[in-house]
Amino acid sequence: METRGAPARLRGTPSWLLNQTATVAQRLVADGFGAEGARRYHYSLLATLEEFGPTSQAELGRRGGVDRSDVVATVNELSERGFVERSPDPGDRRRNVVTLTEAGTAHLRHLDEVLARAQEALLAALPRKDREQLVRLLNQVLEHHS
Amino acid sequence: METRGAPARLRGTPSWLLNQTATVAQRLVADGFGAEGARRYHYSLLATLEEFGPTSQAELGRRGGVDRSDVVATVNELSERGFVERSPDPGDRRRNVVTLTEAGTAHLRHLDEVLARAQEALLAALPRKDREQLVRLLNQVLEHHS
DNA sequence: GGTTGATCGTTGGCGCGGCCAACAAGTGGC
DNA sequence: GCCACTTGTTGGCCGCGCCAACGATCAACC
Repeated sequence: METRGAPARLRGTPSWLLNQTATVAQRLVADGFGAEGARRYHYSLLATLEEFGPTSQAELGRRGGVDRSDVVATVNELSERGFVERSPDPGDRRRNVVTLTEAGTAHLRHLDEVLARAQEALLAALPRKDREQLVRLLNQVLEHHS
Repeated sequence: METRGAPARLRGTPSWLLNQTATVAQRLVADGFGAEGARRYHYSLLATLEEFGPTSQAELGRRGGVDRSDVVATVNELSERGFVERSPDPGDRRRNVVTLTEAGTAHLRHLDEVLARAQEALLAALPRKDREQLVRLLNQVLEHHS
């Protein structure tokens, strides 16, 4: 990037700072995930599946903050690689139940490690106390907008 | 968005939190700017121009963190609306010198207000002290990656 | 029991943002 | 004069966050 001298007006603007740091974070994570042939949506769905068990696609989207239409594409990709199984819900024929396979669980474990390393790299400059502060503040802002 | 119950794994991950809050911020800013027919790149360039005076496109891109090719498009849009003037640099015939017009300055002032309101809305949940903390932490992370 | 309104999966599309490759024109150092 | 580099421009790619529309299905109500 080599931002030679960013305008002071931007450096002091919270939304700008958020976008910049989020971009850095995204690049770190995307690089790690990319090496495993994954994207952020993949992780989001897999993690949601492990935490809540078999879930319909709509519900899956609501919890990871992913649009219904994007869930379709992501489930396609994940099921093609055997990380996930899509089967019709016998109790509600509109729905598909998405289930995490063993391979998917293993893949998720792998992505967890990759993600952890990315966090480490991202926050390397901050002592533990400051990291917790940052997480706290972000959660607070986020909670207020929902 | 209505994120019913986001997975704990995500809610504790700094990069995820950053992306979510940045998304909220982006939406707030984009809504405000959109009402003025502007995008973030517009503000970035205008602000840079006011702070550093007439600048070549390449330099302009380096300071706002905008790609050369995107600078071209943005300068096109800004010059069509009379906010900016693009003229060849007599001292270096490869370069264009981009200059902020009076209309551009006025537009920038306007966008400044819009942006300020967006920051206010974004951080409404945080007391002043926490806002400063947040800005400090983000700057620290950002500085480490450059 | 049939009608109505909502939900679900799917397809297709849009715009922004961050990139990258290639090219012609021009510059500066050696 | 040659070479490496910079600059502006064009064109393209992908991820992400959206939105509209459609057929199928479900649930509630009368």
